[in-house]
Amino acid sequence: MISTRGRYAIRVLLDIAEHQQDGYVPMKDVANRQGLSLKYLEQILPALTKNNIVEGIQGKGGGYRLVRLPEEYTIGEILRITERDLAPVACLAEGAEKCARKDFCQTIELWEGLYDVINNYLDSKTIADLMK
Amino acid sequence: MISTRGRYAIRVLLDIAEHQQDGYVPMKDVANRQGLSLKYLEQILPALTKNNIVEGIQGKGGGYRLVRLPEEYTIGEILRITERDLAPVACLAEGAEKCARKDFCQTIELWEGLYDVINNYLDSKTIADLMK
DNA sequence: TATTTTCCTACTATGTCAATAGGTATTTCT
DNA sequence: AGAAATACCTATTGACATAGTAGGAAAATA
Repeated sequence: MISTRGRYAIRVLLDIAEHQQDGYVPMKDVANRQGLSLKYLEQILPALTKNNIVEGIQGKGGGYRLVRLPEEYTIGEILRITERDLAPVACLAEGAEKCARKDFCQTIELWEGLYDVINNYLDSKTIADLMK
Repeated sequence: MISTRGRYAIRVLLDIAEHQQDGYVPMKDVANRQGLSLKYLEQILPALTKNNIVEGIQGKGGGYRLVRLPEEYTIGEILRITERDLAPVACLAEGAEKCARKDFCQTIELWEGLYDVINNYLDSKTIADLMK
């Protein structure tokens, strides 16, 4: 299940996209508009700057802005950065130790297929798609 | 993320399907073959009997057997019974209180679409599909 | 009557989530 | 120069779910 961390990140990006024509968007404003905890958002955003999703400027008049066009961010990309893992089962998670049953497991293909379906969907949607 | 509860349920059904030609299949055997905790499986199976997925017979010589053909059980059905929820976000979960943002939420359609994609995939696969 | 099975319920260790909290570094504005 | 506003960093916490363990009761057969 997708946590608030990833969902809030998407809402933040959407909010920035819709307000950055006036310059850098301070997270305080986003938190107010979206009804979210500023302190919590401040914990999420560093992941987005480190991965070149947004640019953050400190100091008075600072804030955040997108570094690409909204249609160039897929939801999958955002969630892969902000969520711990998108894999639907533990054995497909990043950094999972190799499952001993893998070679003869009858269900692994099922889960790989599910994973594909999820990734394909999330990579087919962009921030721009959410803006209308 | 799908928990062991749902994943084990599928493996149990698969195991029963492959062994029930000899009569009722005791969970002890399934646990041994699958390398799972009998006590834990005993906690999962009542949900499957109550929902008419398997028939359970107590006493010596007892065990479980499927009440339908393997191709008549979709993975989605099993997981909907054994997992707490398949919804990818909290606001779509069964019994979730109505979200205050729902009427103007820009992301709800995204999550509903993801939910659809997941359900469609899981309902397209059956226990029989896993048996080869 | 002994044995094997399902069934029922309580308990527990561990980990993650969703924040809250307090502070530091940086930049701009007055 | 100083005040204010902002991003950035890290620690802590309460609540909850997961993944079992445990002990036994009920039912059916041999």
